[in-house]
Amino acid sequence: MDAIEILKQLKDQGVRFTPQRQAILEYLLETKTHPTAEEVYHHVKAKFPGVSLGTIYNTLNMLKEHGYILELSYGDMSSRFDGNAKNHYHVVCLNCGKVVDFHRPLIEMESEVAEKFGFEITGERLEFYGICPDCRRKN
Amino acid sequence: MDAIEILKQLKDQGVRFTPQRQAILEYLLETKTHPTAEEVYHHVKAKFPGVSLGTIYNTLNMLKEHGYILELSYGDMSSRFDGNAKNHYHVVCLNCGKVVDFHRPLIEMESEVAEKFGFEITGERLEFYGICPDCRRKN
DNA sequence: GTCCTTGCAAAACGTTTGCAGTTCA
DNA sequence: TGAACTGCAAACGTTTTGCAAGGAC
Repeated sequence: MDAIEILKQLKDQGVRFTPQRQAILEYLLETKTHPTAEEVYHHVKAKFPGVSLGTIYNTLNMLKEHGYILELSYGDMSSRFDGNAKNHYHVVCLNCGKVVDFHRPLIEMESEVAEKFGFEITGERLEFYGICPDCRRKN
Repeated sequence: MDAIEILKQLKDQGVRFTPQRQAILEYLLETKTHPTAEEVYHHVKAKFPGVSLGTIYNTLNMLKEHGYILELSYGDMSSRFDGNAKNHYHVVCLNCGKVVDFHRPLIEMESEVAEKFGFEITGERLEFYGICPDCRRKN
């Protein structure tokens, strides 16, 4: 699903289509990194020099609330955003902060959780924390 | 494992035993909620009226770095701390922020990840996000 | 024309830091 | 005794908010 298609879906829910939002979403979908709001800001600024950080946050929160992206927070550092919200998990290095994707058949636990707790599940997050090979070598 | 035992283990690593730390850790181990730093602060303050929020953070970070507690960050709201770092997962309400425990046999993916990526895995986090029954009722 | 969104700036918030005094070992 | 810790207050960086102007529909 591409950015324009997603924004069309959102239009039915009263969310307006703007070129800034298109640029933000396109970047999130195409990049394989897990950018911070600041990184998204700098990237979008190349196309829209007048864009503000407030708009980035506004859009990121809107997309998160509608389940199109995932926010990954780690307490001490700034949040990272993942445009590939489904079907993959993360391995996070506690030393250097690197986030590696981990592809694997989806665990079928979502429906179990939904049934057991009565939650309406919209997203999931599975992460393993540890020390990456590079950092292990250095210590 | 209780608070005193954990603090004894930490003493071997040069971490000093203080009554404030004991109170913080005891609260984290006994409570079934996932308190924020602020909540820990208010609880410990009942016993030690002079305690400061800085000490709470100091201790929480120390315990996290030694792997005794887990920090759960959610971007917009403050972090929550979990004294039961192993063998359970979370279901999080995106509307009210409630965190419910989800007990289930551990997924045997850790060794797979360790092997595939060369990571030394020290922790994990599995969460499902959605809207809890209470919030669904209200909307 | 209406209402949502933008850009800007200021404010708010959670968390960290620096320091002087205190406590643990 | 000396290093680690506490309490306090100020600083920090990320994120949110308020508001006037602009743009989508």
